[in-house]
Amino acid sequence: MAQKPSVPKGTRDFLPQTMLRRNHIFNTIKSVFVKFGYAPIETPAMEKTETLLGKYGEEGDRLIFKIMPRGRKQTKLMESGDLKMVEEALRYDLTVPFARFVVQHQNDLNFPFKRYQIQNVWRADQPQNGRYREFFQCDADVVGSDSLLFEVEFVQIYDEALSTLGLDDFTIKINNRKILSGIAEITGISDQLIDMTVAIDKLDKIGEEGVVKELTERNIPADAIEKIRPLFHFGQDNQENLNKIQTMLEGSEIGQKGVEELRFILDQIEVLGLRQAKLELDVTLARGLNYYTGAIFEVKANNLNIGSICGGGRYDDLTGIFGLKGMSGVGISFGADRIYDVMNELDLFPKLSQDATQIMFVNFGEAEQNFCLKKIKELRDAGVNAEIYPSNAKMKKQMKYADDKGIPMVALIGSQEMTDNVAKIKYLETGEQEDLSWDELLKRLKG
RNA sequence: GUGGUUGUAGCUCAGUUGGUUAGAGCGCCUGAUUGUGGUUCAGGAGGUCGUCGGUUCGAGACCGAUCUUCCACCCCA
Repeated sequence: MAQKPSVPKGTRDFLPQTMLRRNHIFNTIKSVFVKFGYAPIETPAMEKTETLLGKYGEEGDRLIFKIMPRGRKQTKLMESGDLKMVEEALRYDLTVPFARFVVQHQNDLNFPFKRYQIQNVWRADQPQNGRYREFFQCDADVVGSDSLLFEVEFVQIYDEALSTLGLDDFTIKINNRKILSGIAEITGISDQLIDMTVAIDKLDKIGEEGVVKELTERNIPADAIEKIRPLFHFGQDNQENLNKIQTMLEGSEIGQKGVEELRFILDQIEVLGLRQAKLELDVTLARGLNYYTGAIFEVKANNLNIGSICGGGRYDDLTGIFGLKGMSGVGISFGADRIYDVMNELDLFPKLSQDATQIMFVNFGEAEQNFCLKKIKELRDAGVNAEIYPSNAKMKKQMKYADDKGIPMVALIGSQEMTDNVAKIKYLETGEQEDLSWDELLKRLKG
């Protein structure tokens, strides 16, 4: 017990039962991505440090897993403590590696380029519930188009993927970075945009007075805070809120642009409709990543104490950092691990056994075994998942193995059945048994 | 990175102010049932109490360190 091995903190092993469910999530999200025209790519687990550093803000840099160099470089690093000696790091998300990918392969890509990517990422964070140091992201991004149709498309993708998974109470929050810039502009604190957004983003958590306090602590002038204050009293009606913010942002060109963009997205979605998602304009939604420039998305499962399950937004300058200007991009990310936790909590997983064994043959001894192996080969050639119990153990033990593994059908082929050339089939769920011809059995398994 | 919290059988947890051989339920194994699982009954196995060190005649319990879990901050999927 004490000597038991374990995995590093914030990482996990996944047992078959869990993998079945995880793959269900991945497959569902993937099929929605494909439906909307996204193509798969993968990038390496590690990137050059210079590719990642400086893209996620100061806090982000701290959370990037750096890879210890080898040999002489390692010695030098230990002696000098100079982090510049670290040449490689594990990817922190899929967006920045994608930006690098686009710049690197720009001549091979057909723009607008729509890609999806489902891979794990690592963060040197303090683990908590729903927060891991290794987790999967399912990203879809499009680069090379500033069309707002993609923002609309991503709202639809969120809705379709999460609805298909069985979630029925979740909110897609949407805002626009330009609105935040506009607010900062008309309140005269453009140079404190980040301080302002970080503070007002916490409205849900710490309430109006908490935000005011934090704004004050961040040296936002009192008159500016008073101008911001009406934002804290927005209601439920998206159109009404949009009108309010439009009035408030009169005189700010960038702010009006943000309103215009949001209005387009909201109007389109209004026409197209959503399955289960609620779309909510939240002018206090900020998100930490400093590369967003337009729309910002965040998805929350309602009534659950777990962080956001999806994020996303538009970034005009991301590839610019790697030397390719004028490439607007917009993308979203599904947090598969948190979606798993949410579905687990709400008991939303369907019975998942279609990937598993469909039929198990009981082993009655050598002669029967040899006969069954031939039959199993035929079934497998026809695409049926089949297996045989590996030894002539007691029936009870063999049946229990099938039962525990959730195998729906058991074939009992003894000398009598071999003589009669029939398959005696037991259905474990009902306990019923019947004799089938081998052709009938195959039909049943394929149907 | 800061502050707090948790760790006893495969799992969920009891374990009184430190005192002999550390318990329960579920699960697991065996048998009743040598061609029938999920029900029932009977029996059985399994723990150096996260790890290392300290205090004590004596530590699962107290102290320290460390790892882990969860929580708040920070940040985020």
